[in-house]
Amino acid sequence: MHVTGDVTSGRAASIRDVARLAGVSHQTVSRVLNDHPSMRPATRQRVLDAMESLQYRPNRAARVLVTSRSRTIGILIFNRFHYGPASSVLAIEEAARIAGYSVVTANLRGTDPSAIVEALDHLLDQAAEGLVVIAPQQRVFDAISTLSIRVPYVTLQSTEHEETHALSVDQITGARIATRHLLELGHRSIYHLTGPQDWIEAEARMRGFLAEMSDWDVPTTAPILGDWTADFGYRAGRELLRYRDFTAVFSSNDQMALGFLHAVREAGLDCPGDVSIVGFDDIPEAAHFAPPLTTVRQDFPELGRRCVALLLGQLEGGEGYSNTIAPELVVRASTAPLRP
Amino acid sequence: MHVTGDVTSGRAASIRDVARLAGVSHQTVSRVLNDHPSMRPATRQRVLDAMESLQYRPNRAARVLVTSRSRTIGILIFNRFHYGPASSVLAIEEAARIAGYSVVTANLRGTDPSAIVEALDHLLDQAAEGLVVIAPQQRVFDAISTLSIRVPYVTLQSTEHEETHALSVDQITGARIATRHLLELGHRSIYHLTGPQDWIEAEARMRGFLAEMSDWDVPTTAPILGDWTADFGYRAGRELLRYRDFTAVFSSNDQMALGFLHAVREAGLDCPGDVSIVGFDDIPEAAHFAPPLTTVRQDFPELGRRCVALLLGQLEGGEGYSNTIAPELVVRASTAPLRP
DNA sequence: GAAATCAATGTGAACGGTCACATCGACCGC
DNA sequence: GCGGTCGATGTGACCGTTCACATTGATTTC
Repeated sequence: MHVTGDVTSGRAASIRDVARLAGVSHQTVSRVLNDHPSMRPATRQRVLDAMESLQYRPNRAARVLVTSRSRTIGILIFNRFHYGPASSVLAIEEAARIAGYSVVTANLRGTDPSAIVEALDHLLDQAAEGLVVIAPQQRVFDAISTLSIRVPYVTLQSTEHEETHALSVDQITGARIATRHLLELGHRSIYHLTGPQDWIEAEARMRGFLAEMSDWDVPTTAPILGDWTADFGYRAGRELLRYRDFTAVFSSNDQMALGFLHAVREAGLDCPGDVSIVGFDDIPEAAHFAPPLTTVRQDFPELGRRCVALLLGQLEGGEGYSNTIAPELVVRASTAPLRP
Repeated sequence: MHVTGDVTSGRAASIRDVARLAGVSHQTVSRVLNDHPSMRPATRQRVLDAMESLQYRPNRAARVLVTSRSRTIGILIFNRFHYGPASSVLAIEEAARIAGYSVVTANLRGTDPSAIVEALDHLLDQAAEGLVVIAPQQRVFDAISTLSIRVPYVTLQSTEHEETHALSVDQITGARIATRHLLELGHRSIYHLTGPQDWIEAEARMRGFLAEMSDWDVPTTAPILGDWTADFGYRAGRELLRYRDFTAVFSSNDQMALGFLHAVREAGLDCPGDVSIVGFDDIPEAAHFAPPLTTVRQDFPELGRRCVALLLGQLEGGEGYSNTIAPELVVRASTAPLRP
């Protein structure tokens, strides 16, 4: 085996090693690291050269220990497979890095209190200074407030209670837009596939649906409780299509809409001829469904960025704007006027 | 505004605060933290009580500083939107946490050297003890080996050179299975949609395709260079279907297959009647495409778990098995025997 | 019954940074 | 020409752990 580099071994070079080599005090090296204004350029250069030749890397642990600032933000996330959360996480990491923060994520195994405590513990162990919570169940927030967390946190879903922490795409408006689209096409018998029961977003989309229907004085049937998966959409479709007592469906995400489309084809029916379908999210694949899906687009990356801005606002005393982001209807081929 | 909890403020409780309250030395507290064997149960309990009442949390930075072990593994990832990488990351985090390690991820902005250095810097700043590289471009590995990284790393894609680090689903076999399936159905004019040029997986799948075709003495046309997106699959389909000089397509991922299916429908053709299609990955939605997609399943979670096992093997001197995982063909409705 | 062993605990020095303060010329104004 | 200010640098303490070693009694061993 062959090892490259110097084998001076032991620990890595420290600030004092650099100081010795550069012929200055350790404090001077520290000043270089922190861009202290009053430094003679020649000295700084000597220090930089010494760092270079020792392959010096500042020790984060030491710095964190003395400053008690970790410059780390924690993400508590429930299901990173969903398109929305995944996009947001990416944007958050990007924005955090630009602001000089690191990100550590903790996946929730479930939504029971012990899982929440475990995930939170993990983040707190990392000395996260702030939290972004992308765990869209109400009970997660209940658990968090119970634990009387010491760090500021921001959530990506607007909850009922803690308005200051919240930041989100306006789910209710999105659902209303989608529903209105179907109503304007003449549909009056509309089913709604929701997400899992206690998901905040699922709840908000359902409320938007019901509100819009009510505004148009159209009677509604009970929403179908789903689980976000294409499999569920398919099964629900098979079930519902046995009766054909509806002409349109508003699915609260694109995956379930995909499954539903599958069931429609299998029943020998046509979308949008026999049934119109609207989804939610506008995942990249939605444009290529059969037929291409009419859906509601959400700007997740922007959400992630604002999220960090808001959190850093709380952390560093700056301002933070917390308004919501407007969703947008993308009309494709899965919706058509009601056949007379 | 109302704040709960004690406002003793200042810094959080340290090991010495606990020691004082429990009437022992700080070292004894440390022993409790590290499960030292010889301790009187009564003493341990007194310490634990003191911790409880002070809401003591060990300071990770201090521990890392003195032990110079961060118990953190870094993930270098290129595109976390793809289904495969996302699943693997999740499994890695889970496995790492079980082994008592934390995970920090760095997203590659691009594949140019500066982006790689930046991401690597980020991980090294966090004192990652080991790296998992899920950046499937050859040039990323070239850059990494150039940088003479001091930490062990494992990759999820089998590269040509560094066999010890590699761990992967056997892409070549997977591609051969998919191709063989089409050949056995009687197809002889088969197009192949590949992933982006320098992606290791794309390359391996292409090699598998070519090898199988060659084994059957079937002439091949040049593979179509794609970019993994459904949009590309759609555009490629529109283009290719103008000539109809083929009866089957092997797409190197499911998204492109989805787009291709879209183009098939739009051309008024039928899948699998007029053209058979096989995908790769078996994303959860593939079962609901129109028609449900025949594809190659990869066990990503298992991959992630083994990945951590392998890395920890290098880190802690244990063993680590690095064999590959066999992929599996999932036959659905997008493939049919060649029409006579 | 004295030496040796061992379980249980304590003492002080690291680890690698930053902070508060001290020092020491050079320059400035009157 | 002398006190004051300021730029550039040095000194020593400290952050919260663990580590190496020391110190107790109590128990065992012959």
